[in-house]
Amino acid sequence: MKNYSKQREDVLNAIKELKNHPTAEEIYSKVKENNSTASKGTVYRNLKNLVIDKKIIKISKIEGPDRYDLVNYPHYHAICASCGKVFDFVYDFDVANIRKSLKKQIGENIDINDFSLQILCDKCKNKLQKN
Amino acid sequence: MKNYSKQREDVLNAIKELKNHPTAEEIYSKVKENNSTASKGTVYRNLKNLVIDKKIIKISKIEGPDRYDLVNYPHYHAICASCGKVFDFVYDFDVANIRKSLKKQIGENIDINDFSLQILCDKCKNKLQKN
DNA sequence: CTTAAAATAGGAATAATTCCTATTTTTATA
DNA sequence: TATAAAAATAGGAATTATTCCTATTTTAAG
Repeated sequence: MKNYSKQREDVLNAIKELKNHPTAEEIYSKVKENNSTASKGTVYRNLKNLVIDKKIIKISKIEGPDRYDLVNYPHYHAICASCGKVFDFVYDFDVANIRKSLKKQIGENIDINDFSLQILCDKCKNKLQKN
Repeated sequence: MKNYSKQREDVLNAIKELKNHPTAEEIYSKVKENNSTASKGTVYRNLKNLVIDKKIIKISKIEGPDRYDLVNYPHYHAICASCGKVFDFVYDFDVANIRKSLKKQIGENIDINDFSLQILCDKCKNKLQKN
């Protein structure tokens, strides 16, 4: 996992071009549009490798397939639990201290890849309040 | 969404019984095992409703289908992106300030429901590095 | 009651993801 | 460099996960 293959670069570049949390399918389409030779299996394999490598994160929405986004600190995600809308935001979390606290509590030297705030956006909050 | 249907209760109970972040398929199996009438469509619909209702969270892993787990306040979750293991932890996030910052950035008075840290646990970190 | 709205069963249809094999590319090292 | 082993890929089939459809039932509202 030291040097990236041409295809892995193609996958990463496609995500950069697409900007808004694309699905694997959308990434595959963009990759083909860019005349990459990458097959579907290759796209999925490299998405997985890029997550492991902390270049991207995988975002689960309440509906539909999972999505991907670049890791771009300090840049976190607030995801609406209802509609799945993803809001990017920046905040100066004390990551080192949180990591230390986690180690104390769960006894592992875990890597923090992302903060995902689970939220309710205004639109959904209003809609749900009617129930 | 005030009162739960029998089937929605069945889905929630299945997750309680299964304990370890089951997939929708595993939940469906357990539900049938418990002689619920719930169909597959009903299970998926209610999983979605339970997430909206903050009774459960949806967990995305690097591989395999999404999983579900109970929400257990008042602590937060650190979720391994690879194996899906959920670590409970407590931390004194300045929720009011984060909320204020979010409002400034995205212009919405969002409710923060949960913090989910996306992590790689020690075990997975070691295993995945071999690839 | 009566009607409208919401939820469900059953399973087909669709979409997402993984897997397989032959081939190519990269890496290590002699 | 040559060469053997390891890793990555193409192409697409196979599998799995998820959504969707229609008729029916249940719940909520007036």
